[in-house]
Amino acid sequence: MKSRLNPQYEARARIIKAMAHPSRLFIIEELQKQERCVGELTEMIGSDTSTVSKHLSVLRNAGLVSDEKRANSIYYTLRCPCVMDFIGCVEEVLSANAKEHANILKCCKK
Amino acid sequence: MKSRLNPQYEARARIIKAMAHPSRLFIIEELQKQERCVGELTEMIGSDTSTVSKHLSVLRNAGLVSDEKRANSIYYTLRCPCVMDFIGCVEEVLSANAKEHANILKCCKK
DNA sequence: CTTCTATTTGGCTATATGGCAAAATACGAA
DNA sequence: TTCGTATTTTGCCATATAGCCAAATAGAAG
Repeated sequence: MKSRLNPQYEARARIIKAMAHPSRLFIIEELQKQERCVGELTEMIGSDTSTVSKHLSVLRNAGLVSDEKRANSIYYTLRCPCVMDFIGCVEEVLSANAKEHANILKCCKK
Repeated sequence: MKSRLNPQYEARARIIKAMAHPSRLFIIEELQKQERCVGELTEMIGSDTSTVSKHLSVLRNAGLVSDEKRANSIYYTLRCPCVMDFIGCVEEVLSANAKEHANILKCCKK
């Protein structure tokens, strides 16, 4: 990490890094629809509760979600719904990749 | 990584992960303005050539940039400029965090 | 062919991350 | 207080990543 870049890039990278995991992307997408507690998310994702709890703390530390305790569960909410805008672009990259891959295959078949 | 999530989430996470590094964010931003070769980017970032080269290969493998050899340099281009849209939202998260942090400080001073 | 330049690759170390299981904590209810 | 449920924290291990240096490669230029 030795570079003379503006520290702003590190701040941005921290946020993006917090999103860079399949389960956390799922959580973000789910919380955009409605708030959820750890147990519900764990159930949907299908991995250990402690693992999901860690993912949530990563998202919380990045400021991407906020939590509120009600009854005996903690409900998580997406703080900046704009993060969902990412997905459209990511899908665009993925389909561009898929198209290119198809072209390479077609080319090699000849 | 043991979960029963749709593999689509992994594909998306791979793309986002490729962006989750300060130097790579800088490269993306710079390439959005104009194409650049490894030497130029290395100069701007201020780290080892091999390190920058590796960052570029991460971006290339993710399909975020493409490269073209001309003269005796390899020029990199941003493939999907929409990735720059991320930054606006990331900044929004950062300023929300800063605001919250300021509130906490104010609250504790009392 | 040889040299020079630009870039990539391999080897190495240090550090960070994900996942699971067990222990710890928080707190409402009995 | 004690019990039970929901969540977080901690310890451990395996794997992945960043960084630097040195060596390898690809071409252009001589």
